[in-house]
Amino acid sequence: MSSSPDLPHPERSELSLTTVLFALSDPERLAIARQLVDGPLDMAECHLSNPNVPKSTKSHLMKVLRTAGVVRNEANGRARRLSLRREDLDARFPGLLDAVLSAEDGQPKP
Amino acid sequence: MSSSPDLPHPERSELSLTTVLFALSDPERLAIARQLVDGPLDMAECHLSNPNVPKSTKSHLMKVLRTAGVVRNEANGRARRLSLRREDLDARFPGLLDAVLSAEDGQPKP
DNA sequence: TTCATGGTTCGAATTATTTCGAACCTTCTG
DNA sequence: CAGAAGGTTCGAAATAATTCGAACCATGAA
Repeated sequence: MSSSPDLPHPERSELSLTTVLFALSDPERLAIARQLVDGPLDMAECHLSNPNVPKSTKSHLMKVLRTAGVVRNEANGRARRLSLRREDLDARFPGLLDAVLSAEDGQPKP
Repeated sequence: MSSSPDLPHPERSELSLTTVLFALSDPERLAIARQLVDGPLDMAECHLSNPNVPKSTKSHLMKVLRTAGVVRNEANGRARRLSLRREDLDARFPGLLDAVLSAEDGQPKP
């Protein structure tokens, strides 16, 4: 039986624009979202720009994305399957995700 | 002669996506940006949801928007003329501003 | 069944952001 | 010129976000 922690996700109707923008306003989190555009990834396949950051920090970054509704995080064996909530985001904020993911970053935040 | 403080603005090429997203991730700042969508406004015409916030706080909100490159702030007599940097933002991050400004907010951040 | 893997969560410490009053600076008006 | 209007800036205080280690928890393999 599969019963790794079942993490809370906001429903589509609960998504908040400013919260989503905030989640994507961090370079590391934005980079994570971008790694998911081509399909779900297990957390271990999702790489941070700095490979030395501890797993608790990585987990926290994921939490911000998840609680904002940008990403879904479901148990997958002993791993975690991450996926972009594209349908929900597109429905709620049309064009936003495409604009963000296709934009060139420019100078990242210091 | 006109010489109110000439505030620094980032150039188009210096705009950073994450910085712009951060600037717009606050409900008050987002609301300001939205008031500018139909054209420039003097700062005094730009209203905050809470009318009791001191002018130094309002000034700070404007600074975040300005230094992110979302808004231009130029002297206009003894007032300040605020305008959306739509051309620059559209050039740099196509579709982003439209998506953000036309989106429905949903639950604002607590 | 025991152990390693791949995670989450908690709490404390650090760091970043926000808020506000006070001081200041121009410009406009009388 | 004096004063008010409309703002910016500077600190300091309060609040929020990030970072990280330690403890923990399931799952899959041996």
